[in-house]
Amino acid sequence: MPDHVSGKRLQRAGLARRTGCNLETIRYYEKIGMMPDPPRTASGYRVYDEIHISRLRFILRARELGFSIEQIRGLLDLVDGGTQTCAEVNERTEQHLADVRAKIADLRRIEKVLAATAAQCSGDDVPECPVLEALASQGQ
Amino acid sequence: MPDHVSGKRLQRAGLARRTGCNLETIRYYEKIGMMPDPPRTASGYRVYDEIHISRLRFILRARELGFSIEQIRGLLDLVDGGTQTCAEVNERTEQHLADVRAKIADLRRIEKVLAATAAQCSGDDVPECPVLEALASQGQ
DNA sequence: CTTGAGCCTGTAGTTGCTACAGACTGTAGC
DNA sequence: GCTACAGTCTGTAGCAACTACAGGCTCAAG
Repeated sequence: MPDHVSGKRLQRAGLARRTGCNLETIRYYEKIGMMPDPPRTASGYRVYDEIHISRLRFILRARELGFSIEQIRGLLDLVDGGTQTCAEVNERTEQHLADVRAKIADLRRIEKVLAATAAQCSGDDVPECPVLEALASQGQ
Repeated sequence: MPDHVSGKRLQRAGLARRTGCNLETIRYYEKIGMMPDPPRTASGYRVYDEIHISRLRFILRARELGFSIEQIRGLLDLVDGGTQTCAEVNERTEQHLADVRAKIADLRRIEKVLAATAAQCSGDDVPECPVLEALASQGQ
């Protein structure tokens, strides 16, 4: 049953292909309540439509941006409640932005240490290596 | 049995305190073969010494720098084999450095999108929010 | 009517830990 | 010597966020 038949009615594989999502992940999102339980055919097959496509895209895009499942759940609550205000969303976004910046800072610190240590490395065939020594040292 | 008694012979909690490692993590590292099986007392208690302290510190420091367990296993193989050369270690470090830099780049991209979207947000009590719209859009 | 793709379910695996339950040991106070 | 309590032991289950089966059903094409 190809996608283009019967408009926008998709099965699981169709939804996966349309969104770039892994097949099993869709079922997982359903299980944890991120995706609504879709209607089923008489034989039990899931049937998806536009609503599911955009919902899943929302989730995937938010995951891409590093929001955790719980954070996305919060955003979806705002959406679903229909009571979201710009202010609420903004607060969550700013908080997440702060998290992301903290992660970047951590990685930068790591990068610096690695780069500095690697730079001391002669790259020769000698058996002593300052990288291992740096790792072995207490760093305190 | 406090740490300072009998020199450097520690039990699990002592090793944990000395290294800042979680108690259970030590057993975990033993289980997955990152830490050697320590000798035991007659009643089965683990006994650690200097070797275990420095080994664990090595592992913890490498983890702090974002090396995965498998990567650390590789570094430890080099150490244990006694055949490591600066060149080998350097190669692995450079590879890891590249991974770290890629992660930073990803996060920077995310940061940019989040910052740009948040900036469009009025922060007012209006019900439409460009952040949610940005998430809902295909982004393609 | 058979073949094969696609769907269904439940469950187990992944990574790197962390936490618990229930039993045992070791030590200090009385 | 006895009791209390801290520390240790083991195995197992839980966390996030998926991913990958196994074994069975359904559906459409040839």
